[in-house]
Amino acid sequence: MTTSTVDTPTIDSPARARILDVAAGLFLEQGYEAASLRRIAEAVGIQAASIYHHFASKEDLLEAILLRGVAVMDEAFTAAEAATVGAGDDQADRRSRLAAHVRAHLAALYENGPFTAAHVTTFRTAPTVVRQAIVPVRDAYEARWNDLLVELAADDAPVGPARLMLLGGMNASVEWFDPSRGSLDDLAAIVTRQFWSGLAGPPDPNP
Amino acid sequence: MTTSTVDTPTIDSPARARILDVAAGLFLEQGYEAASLRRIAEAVGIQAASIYHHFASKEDLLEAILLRGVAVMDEAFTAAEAATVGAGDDQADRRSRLAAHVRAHLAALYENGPFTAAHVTTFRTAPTVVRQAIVPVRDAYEARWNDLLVELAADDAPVGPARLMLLGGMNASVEWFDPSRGSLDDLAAIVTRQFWSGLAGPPDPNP
DNA sequence: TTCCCTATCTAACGTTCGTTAGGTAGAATA
DNA sequence: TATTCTACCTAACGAACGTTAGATAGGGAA
Repeated sequence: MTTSTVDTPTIDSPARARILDVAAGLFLEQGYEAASLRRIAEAVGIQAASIYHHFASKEDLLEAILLRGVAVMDEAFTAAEAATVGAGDDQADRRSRLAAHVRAHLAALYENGPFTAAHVTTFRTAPTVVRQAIVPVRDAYEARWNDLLVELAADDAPVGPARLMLLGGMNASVEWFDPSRGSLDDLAAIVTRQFWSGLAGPPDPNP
Repeated sequence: MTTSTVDTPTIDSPARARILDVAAGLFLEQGYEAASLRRIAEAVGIQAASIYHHFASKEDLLEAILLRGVAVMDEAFTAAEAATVGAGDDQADRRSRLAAHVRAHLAALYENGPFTAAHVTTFRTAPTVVRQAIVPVRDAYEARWNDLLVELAADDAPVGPARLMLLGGMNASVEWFDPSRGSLDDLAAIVTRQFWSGLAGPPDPNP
């Protein structure tokens, strides 16, 4: 098992935390370039220049949000591991472990602020210097998923593509899933069924 | 069967076609806001103001690219339908039909210019007026997939979520798949296997 | 030849951007 | 009480943005 390498961040001042939260929401909604510091500041209720008391630059603000986003994912993964210790190795147990981690990743996307959702929508086009600072932390998270899927897969075929499809499919749900209208548990069940059994597979097992 | 509602666009002048191509590539690479008209013009080899001879505004340029992107997808879907007419209804035939359409969608993403890839990465944060103009055309494409999946699915469970996961997972591959280094056929085979049989499913059938 | 149309150019407009300098009110510290 | 620190403010800078106005060079039509 690969354990987390993401440090718990130092606690934020209330003002800094509020800027982070509002900025992550606007980055998610409009994108990094379109969400200007003046618009972020207006949504917080301060002046744009005041942001510089808490962050060195707009890129620094983005980096803090991306790091927080992957930290939220990583903590969710750890929680899912803790919830499935002692699970056996038969098909039903493997399926349950996948379900727990799918549910955890979706919870990171939709339940602990807009940080993870902002991360997955903003990372690809983030400024190079920011992206490079985030890559190692992202890779560590993906490695944990890889190790999990190696344990769960039926054969010993390479699990990398399956991981990319699974995480990509879940992350793409930010384009259409509205957590205020749909149930996260329902979404998690659908994703689990789709990735475990496929379109041709048997119907869901009984809960 | 739902047939295409996307008209073949009027042919472009060479200059206009070149602007479209370069702009789509930069929108894909950097995002709509970050790719300025001056940078697009420089890559084309003209002045920024000259773009206005071919497009009314930057938003108009984006709309043309998004429309072209969905037109490319739609034509690929039509081609996949034509290639699978007369397919039977047993499991192997259904799987083949899915494989053909998966391969077609991935080809749209990677083989006919950057329009489809720019579409799927830019649509969500596009200006509202542009997004609204594109939505009906997008919906028509998604409806064709929906009808296909209804025919292919084993049971009569709702296929909407499966469609969103499948298209979302394929589209998310633009984050990691490099068509100059990986084989499109290999990618299509992996996607098909993952979505048809799932992680727990049987190994690939022989070609 | 004259006219016009297409495709480009140069120059500039007003706006917004990220950012910096320097000031101020109030709380914490000495 | 005097000083320092925190968290904001106002004002402004230079750069970049999308966009417009108007000129020019060249090719086809009259």
